[in-house]
Amino acid sequence: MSIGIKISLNDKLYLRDPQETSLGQNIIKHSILLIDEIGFEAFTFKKLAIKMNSTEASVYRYFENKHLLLLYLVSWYWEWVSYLIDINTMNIKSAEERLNIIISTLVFAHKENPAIDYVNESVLHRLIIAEGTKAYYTKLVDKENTVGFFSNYKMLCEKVASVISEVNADFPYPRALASNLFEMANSHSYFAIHLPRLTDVKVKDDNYEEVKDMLEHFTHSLLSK
Amino acid sequence: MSIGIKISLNDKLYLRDPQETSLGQNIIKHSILLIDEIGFEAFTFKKLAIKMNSTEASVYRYFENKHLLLLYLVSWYWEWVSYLIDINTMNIKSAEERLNIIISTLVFAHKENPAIDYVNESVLHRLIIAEGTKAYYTKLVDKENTVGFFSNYKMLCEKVASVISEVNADFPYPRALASNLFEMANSHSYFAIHLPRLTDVKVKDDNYEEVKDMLEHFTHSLLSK
DNA sequence: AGGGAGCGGATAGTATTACTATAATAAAGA
DNA sequence: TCTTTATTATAGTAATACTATCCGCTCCCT
Repeated sequence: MSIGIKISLNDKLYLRDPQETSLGQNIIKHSILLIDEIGFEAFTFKKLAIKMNSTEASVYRYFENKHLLLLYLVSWYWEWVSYLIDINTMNIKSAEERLNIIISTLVFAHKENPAIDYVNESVLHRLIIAEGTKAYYTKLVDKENTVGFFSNYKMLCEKVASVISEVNADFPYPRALASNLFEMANSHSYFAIHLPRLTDVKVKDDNYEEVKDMLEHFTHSLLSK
Repeated sequence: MSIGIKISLNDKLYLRDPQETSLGQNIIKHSILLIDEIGFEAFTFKKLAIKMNSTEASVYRYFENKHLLLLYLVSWYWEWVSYLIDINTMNIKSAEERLNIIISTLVFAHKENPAIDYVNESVLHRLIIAEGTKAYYTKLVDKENTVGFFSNYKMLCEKVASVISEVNADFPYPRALASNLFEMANSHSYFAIHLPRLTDVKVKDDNYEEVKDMLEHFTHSLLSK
């Protein structure tokens, strides 16, 4: 059962809104599982259709191609994180404390309570860590940016940047620090598992505590006056 | 004319060493230009062969597939940067100064003197900015890491981390800062041009000065005692 | 109750991609 | 010169990334 939150996304991301129908919800559900399982490069609409007992043509009625499906999932993810940040920081007066909560939310997103039944947020988080950047490293960025495909991410960045500026109004790079926190939360979670020599943090048994500690250290060090 | 530097790469990256033959050098040269032009997803060995007046089968004699070709280019790039850092920091005693030179080298790599005639380093730098991370965000990371495909990048990371530790031996995240400098140098150069709301720096007319300033600010702020 | 409209399923078809195989030719080395 | 090896030319296959058409099933409206 959904707890009633509504993730609103740019409606040009899809041909038919997948949140509205059970086939659409199934596409979301199984695409998350399948991309996580075999990786985005090997993922095809055909394989997805077979896995969910539907047809390729039916999937194409919802998404133009797999790149836009990925963009949809990425947008969904950041919108969800944005929602988590809102409820987790609600009524917290101290900007410092809110920033710490933001960092924890980024790193521990996969441990939050599921919000929507057809989305496995924990798997989605792992997928975003491994495939997320492919959504904007493409020859189509500029066109897609114009249409507003990255607005969720940019708005979240802005939201965090404003908290950063609240902590230290003189810090000259609030947006860059914000986007860097998102990137580092994901990349160092990935490095710790797959390329440990590129980082100093360790992740074992799904324990990302050290990633959080590092991001807090970086942030406080950068924002201390 | 080559100035005689030798870029040595893991020999499992290729089937036949492209540096040894003129066909191989042509593959490197034109693949850089073509990937930069149409993007890695649209890039195929067929298109490359047509562009360089050869055949698909000939390209396949040098590289197993386009993913390994990308890995080759990425390794080449980081090895080249590593070489640039070595000569640029040679005989500089102050670790602080060496770290600044490293940052400048990362950001301004495309402005360095060409080292090898069949590699357009300036285009390669742009390619790495836009496509570089795709080399390690793949389902094959663990296997490829075992074979040593990322050792160039990891060694460079270690080299920079040791300078960081020299500047401040108490800083607990030297490797993470090092890899983050590489990532930020590239990602914020990309953001400044394509997704400016994700950063605070501006890049115009090929002037990346502000990226450098930001990285220096971050680094000094993090390493000050 | 009848008639659309629209959804999803089934099937077919096309151009391109990602290769592998093989024979013929050109170049390079002994 | 003979032999090896590299490169080209050509062909072929399975999978990918789609597009198109038709058909049956639910609704929803009247």
